[in-house]
Amino acid sequence: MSRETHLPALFQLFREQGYDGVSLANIAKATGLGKASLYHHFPGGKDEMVLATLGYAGDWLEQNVLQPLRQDDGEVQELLQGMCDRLSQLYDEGRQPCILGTMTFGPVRDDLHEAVKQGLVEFIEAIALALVKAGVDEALAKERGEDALMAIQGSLLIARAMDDPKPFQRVLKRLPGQLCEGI
Amino acid sequence: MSRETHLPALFQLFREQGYDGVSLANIAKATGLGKASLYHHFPGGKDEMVLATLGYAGDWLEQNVLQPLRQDDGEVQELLQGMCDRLSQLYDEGRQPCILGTMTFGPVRDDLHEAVKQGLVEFIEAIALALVKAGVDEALAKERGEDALMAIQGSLLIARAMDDPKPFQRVLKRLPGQLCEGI
DNA sequence: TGTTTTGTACCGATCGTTCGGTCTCAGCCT
DNA sequence: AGGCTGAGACCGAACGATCGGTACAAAACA
Repeated sequence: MSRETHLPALFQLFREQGYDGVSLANIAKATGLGKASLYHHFPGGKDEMVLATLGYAGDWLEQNVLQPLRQDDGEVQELLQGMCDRLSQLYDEGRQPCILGTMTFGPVRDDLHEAVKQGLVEFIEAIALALVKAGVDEALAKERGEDALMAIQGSLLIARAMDDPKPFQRVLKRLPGQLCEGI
Repeated sequence: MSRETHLPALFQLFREQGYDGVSLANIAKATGLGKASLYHHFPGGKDEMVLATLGYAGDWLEQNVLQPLRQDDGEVQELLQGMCDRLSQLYDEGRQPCILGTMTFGPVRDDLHEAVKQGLVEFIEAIALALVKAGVDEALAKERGEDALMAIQGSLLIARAMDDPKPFQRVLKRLPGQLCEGI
């Protein structure tokens, strides 16, 4: 069992409960490993676990959401629709939180904060790039990328607080059209 | 010194660091009280402290944001602009988080969760009411109220993650017009 | 065999909480 | 006036539990 084996379990824990909310005892139970085994796979301790988890999530996002978005051979609106479909899958139609959002409210640790920030920036830039390719002005494209992430994170937060995934679904449905407004 | 005296300090702590992130030692230092004294003012312990803090924040919101929004004698757009001005003050132009957002990512405790949910619902309904009074269809008004809170919370989250309050300021600037679209 | 992986027992620190008690001060009796 | 009393605000010290982390040897695998 390599360390990658257990990253999905860590991902589920951290996205739901955040850095402070997850204890090593929780992780041990979720993975079925003892503490010593956890420290064998993650010598850096909890910090390394959460950083590896962010890396795992970032890889999934990059491969399943951002890479397809960078394709050259497609109508922008269709690319964005594909992105929304993948996001709906990632967040289980609004029933699961985003680990980047969860970690934003965690303790102030520079490396963690930087990892979250970078994940968001890459996401925003991938959207902006798609819009620029479709002829949108560069500054406006970046604004719309930010708008998209604000809408996603905001809707996930509301969905979680209200125990109702519909706000997220509504936001996701109108997102492609909203981003392409004015072509 | 009554317990209300210390609520602003608790508010600042909890909005920034959340339930798990704030320890009684932190609170003791911030208030200048000993731990035992905290239990004199809040016999229910940490739970009562955070609940009282949410009540304090809710009262501020009700008095300074929602009540003015319910005024009858004003153009809707102006009422919404006033709301945004107050919100800008509450969140220090995007440099301070919303305690409702922060608490959304805290541990799953039913009473806390319910208090956060209720705060959001009241906020949404106050906005929706203002729109209904201006002639907007009831269902659409509720959707736009939800949209407003998603935009606010999403922009605050992004602002915090990126160490940049501008996304929040941008969202707040366009919010009144956005809510009144199509009169 | 040697290496990787694991369970157990343990560490110091900190968690939220409680105990026992001090200090101050207004109200009341004499 | 002087002394007593009770309530409220406050605090130091300690509680048991849990935190993240470690030492080490048995077990599993090569």
